[in-house]
Amino acid sequence: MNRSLPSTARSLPIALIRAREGVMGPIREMLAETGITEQQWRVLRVLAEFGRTDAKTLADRSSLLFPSLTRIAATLRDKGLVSQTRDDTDRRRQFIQLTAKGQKIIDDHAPRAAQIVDGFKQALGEHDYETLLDLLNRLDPGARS
Amino acid sequence: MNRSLPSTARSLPIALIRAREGVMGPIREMLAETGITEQQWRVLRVLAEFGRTDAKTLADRSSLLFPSLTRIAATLRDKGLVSQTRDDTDRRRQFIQLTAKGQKIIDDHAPRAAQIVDGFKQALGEHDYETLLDLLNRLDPGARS
DNA sequence: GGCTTTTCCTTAACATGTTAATTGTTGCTA
DNA sequence: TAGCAACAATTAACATGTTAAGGAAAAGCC
Repeated sequence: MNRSLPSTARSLPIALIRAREGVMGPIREMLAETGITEQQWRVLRVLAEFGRTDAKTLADRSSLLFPSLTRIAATLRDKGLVSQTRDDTDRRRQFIQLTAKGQKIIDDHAPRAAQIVDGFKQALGEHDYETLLDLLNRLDPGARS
Repeated sequence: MNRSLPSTARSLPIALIRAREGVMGPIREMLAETGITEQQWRVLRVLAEFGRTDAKTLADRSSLLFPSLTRIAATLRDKGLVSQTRDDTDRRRQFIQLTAKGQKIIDDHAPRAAQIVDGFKQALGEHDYETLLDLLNRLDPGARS
């Protein structure tokens, strides 16, 4: 036994993991039939929201580490869901954008994804839901608001 | 652009990921010098809290999938931090417990881990911190309280 | 007992997380 | 302008997440 750490039931890191699992479960279930993963979906979503984006910014907005994005972009390209183009001004940089096929994946599944998230909003109640998002943002080092 | 999904900035799954990253960053940093990972630490912590535990319960309490636990247990055994014993009554089952060396890892680092988590509690304030934990628990499908 | 079903655990296969090393390109600067 | 620091991206290596399949032991049933 050890008294200097909180019980795992009240451990913030573990609570975050379990909450994430609770939320992602249904979404993963929905995505299973499309053959794309949760992270690939996240990349497609960001591209749908912001349009053509350079890789560095895309990784940041998708909350993915760069090496992960490299692999995911390659996978999505092989599936024909995104296209990659070099920046002619700065040939180190790369732009990534949705293809029509990628856009279709978004169009076909965005409603159900929104519905699932909405279910959580209603389960918590509008007020608590917003409170939760605010509290989570205060733990995000990247969100220095 | 797509209007049927919330902006990623207000997306619950992404907010959970970023918050987790914010909290785990400092903890990972602390663990780096010990050569054990965040998940291995979680297993050691659960063993320190509950003592000798069978593998299934351990996976559950550590919020790890069983295949992950199998690998992690093997790694920890190779490092000499835990020991594994078969249940003679039911030879399918396996018990796992801390070794003295494993206990020492906990003793040496628990104070600083507690200190890091305490930093977050103070950053949010006691009240908001407890509110956050409660809200997170309500998203956890395993916590049907 | 012989049979199936269930349970606990392991293994496999692929995708991602994480850190570090490497490559190619641009910019700076002495 | 040659040399070097800084940057974007890739690759590598190892650990974990995730799903599915496999193996061994126990439990249930006829």
